Amino acid sequence: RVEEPRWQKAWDDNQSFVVNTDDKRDPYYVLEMFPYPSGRIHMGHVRNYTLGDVVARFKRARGFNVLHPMGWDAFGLPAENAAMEKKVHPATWTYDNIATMRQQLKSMGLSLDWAREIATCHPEYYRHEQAMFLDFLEAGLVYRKEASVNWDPVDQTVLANEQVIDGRGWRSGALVERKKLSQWFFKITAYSDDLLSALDSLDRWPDKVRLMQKNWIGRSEGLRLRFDVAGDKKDGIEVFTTRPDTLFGASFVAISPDHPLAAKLSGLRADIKDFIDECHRTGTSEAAIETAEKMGFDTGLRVTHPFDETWELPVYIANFVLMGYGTGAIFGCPAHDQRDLDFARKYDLEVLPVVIPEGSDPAGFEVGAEAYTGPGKLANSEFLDGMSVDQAKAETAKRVEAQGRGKREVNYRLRDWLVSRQRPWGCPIPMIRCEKCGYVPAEDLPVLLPDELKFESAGNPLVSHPTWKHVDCPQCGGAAERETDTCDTFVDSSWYFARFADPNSEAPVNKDAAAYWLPVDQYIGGIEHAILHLLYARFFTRGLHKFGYAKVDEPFSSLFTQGMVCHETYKNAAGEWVTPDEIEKRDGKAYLKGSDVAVEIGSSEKMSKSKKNVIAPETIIDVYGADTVRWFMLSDTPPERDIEWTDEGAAGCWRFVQRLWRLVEEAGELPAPGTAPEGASELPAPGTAPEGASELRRATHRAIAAVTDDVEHLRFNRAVAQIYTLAGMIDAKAAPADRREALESLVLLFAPMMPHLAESCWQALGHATLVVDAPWPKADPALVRSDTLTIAVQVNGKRRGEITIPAEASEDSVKAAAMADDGVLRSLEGKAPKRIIVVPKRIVNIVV
RNA sequence: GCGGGCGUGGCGGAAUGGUAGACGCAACGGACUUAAAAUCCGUAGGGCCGCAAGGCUCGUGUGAGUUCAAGUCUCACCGCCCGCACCA
Repeated sequence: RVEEPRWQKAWDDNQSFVVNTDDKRDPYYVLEMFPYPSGRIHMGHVRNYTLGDVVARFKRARGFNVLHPMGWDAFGLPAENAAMEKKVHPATWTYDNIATMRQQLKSMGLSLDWAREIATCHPEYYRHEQAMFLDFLEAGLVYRKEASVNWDPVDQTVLANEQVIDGRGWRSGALVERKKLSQWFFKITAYSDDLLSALDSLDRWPDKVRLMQKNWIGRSEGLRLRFDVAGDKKDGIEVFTTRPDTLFGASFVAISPDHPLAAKLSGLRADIKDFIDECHRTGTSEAAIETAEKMGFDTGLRVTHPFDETWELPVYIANFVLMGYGTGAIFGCPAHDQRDLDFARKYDLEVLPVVIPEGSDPAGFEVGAEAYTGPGKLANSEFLDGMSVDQAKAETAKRVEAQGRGKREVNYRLRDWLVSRQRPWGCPIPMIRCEKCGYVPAEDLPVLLPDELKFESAGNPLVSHPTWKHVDCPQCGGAAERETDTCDTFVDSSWYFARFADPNSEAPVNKDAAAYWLPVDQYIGGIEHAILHLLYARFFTRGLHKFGYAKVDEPFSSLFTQGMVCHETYKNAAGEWVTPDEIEKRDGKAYLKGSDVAVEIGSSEKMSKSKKNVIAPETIIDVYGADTVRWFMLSDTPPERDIEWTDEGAAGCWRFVQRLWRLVEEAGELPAPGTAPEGASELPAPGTAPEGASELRRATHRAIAAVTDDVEHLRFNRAVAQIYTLAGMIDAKAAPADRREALESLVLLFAPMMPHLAESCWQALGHATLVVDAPWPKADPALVRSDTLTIAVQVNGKRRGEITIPAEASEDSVKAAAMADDGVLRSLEGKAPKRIIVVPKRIVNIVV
């Protein structure tokens, strides 16, 4: 039987995973995204940390000095909720959770250097974050600006987007309002171009993540231009457009409800104020704004067309125009933009096509329900007529610039990073507000969170705390107040990978240790972080570089994004979710345990409390052991795809663990460890003639080659299949020396995946050392090659036969063999081939 | 709404443009057993022909296209999933 705690202790005693910078081996840094200490680990963690652990153990076996640390992303909203419910300090709840989860992670047998453990809520971590905030401030990368928040008028608190449910506060049920607050921002847009262009260098990131980041940064070239207010040439509305070519198709101008002009108008007219209030009833999230029904309000204001003073366009306030992008105002060309077209149809505005697709008649071309966004020739556009879209863009821009009415501009969708959070359980922003001096950096770092946080009254406890915020101004010494906003938790996770290089450093980041370890060689985590966390970490690393802490700009040289862990869902007759524990299955149907009450089996979905389809890892580890759970996470499903947890699959993995153990236990009489296998002159014997080598030896070396390649590329499901195949080939009839080689190789190959079982097997095979210290096996190329090949022969692309040929057969001999095959002759029916295509070592296709 | 992804047997999946279904799960048949479990051996995409060996044919969400050859490339469509800046 596999004794997991025993081996975990052996690794501990051996200090197997403790690493230092003074090591002759090459460094390799494996990191999985650190967990939020929510209470217990979930299957998503198990998958993430299993994947990372395989990489770490594999690289270690291949001779690298592997850094594999663990920590806790410990600030955040759930601790505040727990504090409110359970009347405890968020810190108490958080540290309790960390203790539980640390034990759970240890039970998985992860090859972690626990000496480097960090928690972002610990003052020893966040004091450095505060110091870096001041670094960013000094570098001019921090500033204050007004921004909208979701405001709960009953609870008197700011709500996170996820706390807004159907436009109402989750706790109070009150209709949420949008409210403006002055808040702290990081100037990430200073790096827009750099963050975008450096994506090209991240060639070991998934293409989809790079594409998502590219679209998120959203570089677009366009024109900023001013529309004059009719009858008032001094006043104008600036719009940004990427389609200046369509200017003659304009039929309205629309401004955001948050536009300064909208604010001015709302002060003058009650109906406009009502409309803007209406717009503000949707949440602040982009999804909420964009999916809301398009609404517009004609302000009565008119602007004149830049190229025709007699042409007046109405000015609308429209709920789909975002203040955060461009100038917060657009001109609408309904014929060539779908959203403008929907708007024009709703408010009965003109739709004039100005770009005519090639081959269409300008007079007869009409836009119906769909806007035309393709290429074509300009029409109905005076001096632009007949031009291509690109020519017309350039010409319009030239004339607008000549008029002094605007200029060409590159715009980014990326907005500056709002880091202020009106919450007590976060890293305090180290600023002090003085009536006389304005905002002044705190000098007494760390700015500690108070030991007491009371959640009884509405609003932020840091604001209502009796003493915490009252301090003297560091500059003038007068009475002043601390900033009560804390940092977005994304700030905490934007530099933790650098802290791991030396978690006890007096500086935020030990630059020597960072130079040795950074960048992270392999970063692994959920696809849900593909944009924000990774982008913020990339930005922060540029800061670390600028302030002299790091020598790199990019934090993660290779990125892997894993899929989610899913499970079937169950619902009772009343349509309520039912947990997997409450049901049993008979003949593929589900019933409430011990009854005939049928339960509906629903689709497989991401494990979540709300759908009650969560399987607790600790119970599975109790029943089957950590190795079984790890094996399940690696088997079958490619790691980047969603995996479905099934009881049958888990039981199957457990049986395989047993089978491997039996295979070793019942191996019978084997030569002593280190004896050369038969057919090999010595151990190893690379490249020597494999004459007489057994099928088992060949299979062993093929498996070593394949698993090595698969693990190197994180194709764990394929590596698992290779291990099954090799295990299936080991039988008692093989020569004892070959069997020893096969068994030892097998154990070494699955050791990164099932480390406890591997140690037990290694010991049973007569080794006194730990498998964790054994080097990775080497495949003998001579044994991986095969001398003969069986390839298919097609006639007109259909498989009609197969031939067995020497691996190095000449093209002519392959052709001859193909033409002699019975099945081929039958289907040729005597016809002469027109062409014979021979793809060496692959296939022959005879075309008749 | 915008952005990204996925779709192959009963199920998870494999397949540098080159024998579709490796490997596993479930299933079925056999061995072992008083019996069951466990274990071991074997079978298996659908249809048709054949006693059999084997052969024919259809088949990777749908429809078109490129190619000697398409699960793989191109276009259009359908379905499902994820992200959207205050969840982490």
